[in-house]
Amino acid sequence: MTPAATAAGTRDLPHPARDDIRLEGVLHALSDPVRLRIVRDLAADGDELFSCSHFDLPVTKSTSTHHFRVLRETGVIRQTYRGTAKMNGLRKDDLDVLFPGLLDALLAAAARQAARLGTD
Amino acid sequence: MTPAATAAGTRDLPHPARDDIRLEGVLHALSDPVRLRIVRDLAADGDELFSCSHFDLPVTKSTSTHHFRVLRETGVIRQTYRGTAKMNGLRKDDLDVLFPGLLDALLAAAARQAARLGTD
DNA sequence: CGGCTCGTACGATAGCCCTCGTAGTACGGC
DNA sequence: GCCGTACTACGAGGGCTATCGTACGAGCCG
Repeated sequence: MTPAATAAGTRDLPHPARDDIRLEGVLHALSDPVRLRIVRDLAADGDELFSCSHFDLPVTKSTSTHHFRVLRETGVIRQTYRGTAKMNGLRKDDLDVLFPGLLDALLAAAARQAARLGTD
Repeated sequence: MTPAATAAGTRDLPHPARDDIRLEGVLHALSDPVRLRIVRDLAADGDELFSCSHFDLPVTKSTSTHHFRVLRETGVIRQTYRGTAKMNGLRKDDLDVLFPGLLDALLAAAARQAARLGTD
């Protein structure tokens, strides 16, 4: 018996409830370039889900895990297991209810800056 | 002669040029509750300028200075001396050019959360 | 079963950041 | 000239965080 992973196949990950999402936390999560990049990539493909390894990040796997966890714990993304892969999706529905228009404005701002700096 | 403060009366403060303002920096600046509160208060009164001591912040004056400096160095506010007081104003014009709609969305999100949590 | 890939956990390191206290500078008024 | 007010500079403490390496657990595939 494994110590922690209770049942088999479906390990659940802790997500904050929608009402527990805080603006400060979201802004802090998005103030890191790596995490902002992840969110932009997620938003670019609509409601698609992507595994962690799908992203080409300039950090090691350990650090990736850390960033994905920060995004999940602040309520920006939702993570679910699918086999050995972990699928990531934006919590756009919840964020739009809490802060209407904010996510779109942030993504637009990020896109604009990327275009301006040629760092796309 | 004082070592640093060149001329008399008008000490200039270093502000980033508009094109040097970074979205990550702005988000980081606004991810602190004290600084978010400052920005909200500044935005509430339109184009008014306020001295640092005008704000009733839950921190000491040293920490206030620190927060105002962070806001200035990230390009969120503009600071100018007026006598012994330092007047603070939002750089709404520059931010609106760089990131149209972002500031309003952020302020709306902050107001919405404050109303929801009763922390106004 | 044996290995392979995906992701995690843990520890360590280094850097940043929020907070404060104290000491000091700049300006205005008496 | 002198004092009070407004803000700053400096240094220190404590905590968080970004990064990595290594070692490990979970599921798939041959």
